[in-house]
Amino acid sequence: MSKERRKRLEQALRGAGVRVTRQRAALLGVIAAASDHPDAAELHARAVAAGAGVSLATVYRTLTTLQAQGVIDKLEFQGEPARWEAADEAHHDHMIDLDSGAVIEFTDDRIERLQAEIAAEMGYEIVHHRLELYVRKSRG
Amino acid sequence: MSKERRKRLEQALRGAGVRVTRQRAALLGVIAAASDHPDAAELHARAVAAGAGVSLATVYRTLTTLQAQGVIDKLEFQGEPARWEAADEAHHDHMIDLDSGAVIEFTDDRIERLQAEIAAEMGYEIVHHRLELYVRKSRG
DNA sequence: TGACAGTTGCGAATGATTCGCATATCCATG
DNA sequence: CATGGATATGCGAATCATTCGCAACTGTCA
Repeated sequence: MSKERRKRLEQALRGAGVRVTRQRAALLGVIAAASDHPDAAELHARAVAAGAGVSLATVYRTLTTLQAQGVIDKLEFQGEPARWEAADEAHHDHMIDLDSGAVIEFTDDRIERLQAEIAAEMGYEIVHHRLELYVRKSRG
Repeated sequence: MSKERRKRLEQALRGAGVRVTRQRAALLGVIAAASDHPDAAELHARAVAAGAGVSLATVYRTLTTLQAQGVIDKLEFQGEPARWEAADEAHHDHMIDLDSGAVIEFTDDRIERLQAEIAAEMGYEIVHHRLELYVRKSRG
């Protein structure tokens, strides 16, 4: 994330009445830098490791706030603590490798279309959805 | 569920080394009778209302056991307590009406096929998956 | 029928997340 | 660039769903 982009983002938050505090800036940085999908405790650890004094409670509150602003997404996989990721321009779904725990992102327009179609057939419109594939490497 | 079917099911459980206790039989009954998707507390309440003495802890343990036997399925929707349903012959996905909280079941072979296809393309095979559509009635 | 591994009930423990409240801090405004 | 006052923060206590420890039972199968 460029400094330019960061500035614009922070300005947008301010515009929405959300203060950009030291703690929030630190978390934005940690999340932007993450290429994986960390949970609250992990984000807290990284922020602290980066020298930011932040409490776990504030991490939780900030995550909720940033999610409400559409800046990050919350991932709730089967029974484990919630994980977070920077909100991407494009929506994507997740594939979870059961052996390694790795989370792989993917998109498929055909599936997106089908979902909308199915909902429409039953008189509904989709507000949001969740598609998770729990997978294992194919025997080669 | 016929008495015949019930007997076969209980026999199968015994065969797997799972005792069919008073409490478990009661829960099987409650789950079979449910047309909705109750959580553990609700199942406990119904079992108690039906005259079965069961503790909540046992309800939890039994649900886990029955799930391991493939008799019931666990549903974990966004942030609410887990819900349960009798394992159906056929797999199905869920649509959650955000206004009423109603859970609607549906299946679509095209989606199932696409999922398998996508996973295969990336060198994986699906162990299980989860597709939830959070919806709202279309403006009519 | 008897033995005993599998179950139950209870209450205490857990783990993730949230809350209350007193204190500290952003930042639009002057 | 100082300041007010709404917003945030930190701390520990509180919640909520779920799990556990352990002593007392009870299906099952021989």
